[in-house]
Amino acid sequence: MKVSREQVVENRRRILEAAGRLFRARGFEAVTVAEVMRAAGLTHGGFYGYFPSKEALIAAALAELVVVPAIEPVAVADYAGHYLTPAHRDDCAGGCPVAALGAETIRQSPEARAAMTEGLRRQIARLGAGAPGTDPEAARRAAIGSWAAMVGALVLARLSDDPRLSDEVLAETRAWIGQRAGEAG
Amino acid sequence: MKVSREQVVENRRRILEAAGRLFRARGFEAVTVAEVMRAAGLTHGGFYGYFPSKEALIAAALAELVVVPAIEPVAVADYAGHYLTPAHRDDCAGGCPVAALGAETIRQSPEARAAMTEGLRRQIARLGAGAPGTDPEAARRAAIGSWAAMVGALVLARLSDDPRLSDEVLAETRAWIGQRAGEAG
DNA sequence: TGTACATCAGTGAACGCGCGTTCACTGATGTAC
DNA sequence: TGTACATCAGTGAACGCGCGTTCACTGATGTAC
Repeated sequence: MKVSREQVVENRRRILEAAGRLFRARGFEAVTVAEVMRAAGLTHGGFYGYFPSKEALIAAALAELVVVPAIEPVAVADYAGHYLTPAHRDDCAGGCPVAALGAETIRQSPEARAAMTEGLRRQIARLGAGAPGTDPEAARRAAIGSWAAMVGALVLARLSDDPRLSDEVLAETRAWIGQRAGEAG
Repeated sequence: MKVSREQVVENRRRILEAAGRLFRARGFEAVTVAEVMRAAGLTHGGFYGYFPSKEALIAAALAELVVVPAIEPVAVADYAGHYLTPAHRDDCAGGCPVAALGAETIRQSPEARAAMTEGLRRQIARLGAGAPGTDPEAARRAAIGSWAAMVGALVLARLSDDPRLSDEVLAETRAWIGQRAGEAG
């Protein structure tokens, strides 16, 4: 049955939110269109009224995940203090889309890669602006290097089947980034 | 038809090699068993004489990829100088299995995760031993932090659809790691 | 404001396809004499 | 060393299954009067 225009807007939002969580938790390929629609409270047939294909859903979900976060400047050490935590490591579904889906996105559509690239630009700008007073070139270098270290450390920490090693990777990378930030500031 | 015992050993090697390259290039799920067998010069039916399932092939291929590399100590800056290059970025199929498959392996079998964890341990030990004379604790921290930065930077560089940004991520992360290594040494 | 009806979002059965896996068969290998 | 035969690695057709996608239908929405 037809539903109200507001309901359509709300349904689209719920589909994208469900897709964003499911993709981060299980990857693009393992999640089915029917599963996303079920998680959004709908049946699979209605999907193609919202998106022309699963590929388009992936691109839209990534764009949503990458664009939503705030753009206010953050100090690298502060950001790493939140990013490199066991809580974030254990929350794939609600966590950083780059750590969860970055490697897979390389093989997705141009639109999906474009969304990720836009997110990368914003993140570098954001972290670079978090070190005011520093040489801009050095700030940008620190933003890139520490962002790479954060993404890599989260992947390595999630990978490890040894909780001690996993915690160590988080803590030591946090400390390593902190040392560098301390020198620069 | 039956083949010689030496041919069986050789075939197993070729299956694992083909799987290693295909998985790194396209991910675990997108690669089919038939494709791996074709790349190894065989037909798909013979696969189950070598491995009980695709899942087992994934674990065996990862173990092979992770165990093969040498264990000689390397200086972090030297290693990063080879790792963070456009050539490595452009060669997914022959490149680092952690950057290509790390995020996906989190959702694979315990055996696959164990292989990756073993690889992580070796890599930390290897890079930590590459800074002799340093405080061992600081050397280990630098090994973990810079390995995380390398893996993260390769993922980010591959992700970017803008070649200039991609090159910048590689060069700046290399420089950032190099600075830190310079201080320590 | 009420009423009649055209619109169209959502449903669920059905489609074609490709996947992982199985299996009866083939014929070269390698062993027993 | 030669020969007869049992073994078993490899083949390719076939299987069941679940996926992305389509479509005829339903009934609430929202518009025209």
